[in-house]
Amino acid sequence: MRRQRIAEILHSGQPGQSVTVLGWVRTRRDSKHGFSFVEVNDGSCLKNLQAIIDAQTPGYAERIRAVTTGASVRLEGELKESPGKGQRIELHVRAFDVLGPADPETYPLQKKRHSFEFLREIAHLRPRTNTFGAMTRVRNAVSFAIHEFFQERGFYYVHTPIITTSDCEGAGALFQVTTLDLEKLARTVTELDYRHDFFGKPAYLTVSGQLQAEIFACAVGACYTFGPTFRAENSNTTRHLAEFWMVEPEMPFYELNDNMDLAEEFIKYVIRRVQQRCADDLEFFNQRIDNTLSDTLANITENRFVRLSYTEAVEILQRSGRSFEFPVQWGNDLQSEHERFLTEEHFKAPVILYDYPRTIKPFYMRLNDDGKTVRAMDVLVPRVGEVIGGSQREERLDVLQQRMVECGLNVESYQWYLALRRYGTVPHSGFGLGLERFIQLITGMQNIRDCIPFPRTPKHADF
RNA sequence: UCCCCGGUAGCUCAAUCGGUAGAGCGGGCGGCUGUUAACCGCUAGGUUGUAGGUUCGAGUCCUACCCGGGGAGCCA
Repeated sequence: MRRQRIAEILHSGQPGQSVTVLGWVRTRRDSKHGFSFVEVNDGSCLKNLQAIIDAQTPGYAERIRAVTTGASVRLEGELKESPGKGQRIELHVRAFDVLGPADPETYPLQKKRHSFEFLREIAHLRPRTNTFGAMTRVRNAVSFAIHEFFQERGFYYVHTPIITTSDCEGAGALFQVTTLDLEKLARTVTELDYRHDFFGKPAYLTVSGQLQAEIFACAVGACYTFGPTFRAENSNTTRHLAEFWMVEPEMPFYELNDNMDLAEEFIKYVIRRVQQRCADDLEFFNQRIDNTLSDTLANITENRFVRLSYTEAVEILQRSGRSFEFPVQWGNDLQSEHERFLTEEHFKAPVILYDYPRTIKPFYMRLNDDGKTVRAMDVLVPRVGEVIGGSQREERLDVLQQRMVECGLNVESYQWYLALRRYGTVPHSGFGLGLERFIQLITGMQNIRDCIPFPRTPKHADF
């Protein structure tokens, strides 16, 4: 008999149908002389399938005691309408096996709620919980929708390198990659000779695929990257990971407004897709994690994002009458409290800020005619903060070179990047979306470490 | 990295003024029931994060360290 997944059974299974189910036991309730209720989950959906194992079922006496929370089982039987509340149909078992028992004395997961802190310590078992099952499905749906969005629009999925030798854009601290025997060298030399390292010079894990994506955008058209990114910052917050996934579209012939349009459309598209495909999971997050979630998401998909310049934002903040811990002053980067005020109190909506002071943004952003601001844009959302950062890129060779010098970069090592402006330069734009922050937004989860299967943060790289 | 809070049973937590360790859940055993956070009874389970110190006496006070969480900075 073919195995059927529980999502399919609960959705379209009919009384009288024979099915085989393979999965993990969530709970068992016994009737001593009658039968046992066993709830099984196979990860295909949030809901469990309720199975009834009668005491007359072959092997019941010997094996039912091994049907405990966490055990893996094979259940064969017939679907019947359920007389009880809480489920449309249930499985009446004809035959069952315990594939792998789970000692209830030591199995860490209980039927009750666990703290997320505890679950992080058992990252190998937390996917078996409701929350992380839902997380896994939502993350999958988000990833798939991201590809759909760009593929439908003719963007190419480009694979940019994970290992890089360019200490690019000063976007955070880098993880170094080496095959040198550091322990041995520490005992024998005082200076490293990178000619003996694998790449013949220092190499690092990428902090962004943007510069390489620009190469392809200026060749084959709009493209996007979607891969892991690494930052060696010693950040200990609910919004930072040392290893995270980033989506970076890059579009030729796009100016900043086109870029903002795309970013807004993109966020709305992905959320709608997840709403369609993971309705149960989102409902779970709304009920158990953050009961403002449904409203937040509806607010995002149904309204236009507020757009205002950095300068206008500064004026609003200064006129707000609020006393912030950090004073608002033109030329300084906005603090978390300022962003939160704008998104959570003043507008109560996502906000796209653009035209930031040149001094607080990287070299590659296009300089405005005022000479003071650059064509940057950040998409800020309630609670999570910056979920997208992007810009129109500086396509003028001379201006770009000057900006690089200004930012203290070694112009020589960026010759390939400058060459894109030297030969057939075009206006172009792009942005980066932090996948886990986006998932935080969509699920309402408080901590980004619970939005990725195996979080990497300072002092944490287990599993 | 800085600031704040915390670390007591497998999990979540309580323990008054410094006076000799408790509950719920989970586990085991028994009972009961078309149950569904099941219910009822019994029961086992602890070097109170680590190392020092103060004290007749420390879970409680002091010092250092380790670990966890939240906030800030950096950023996506």
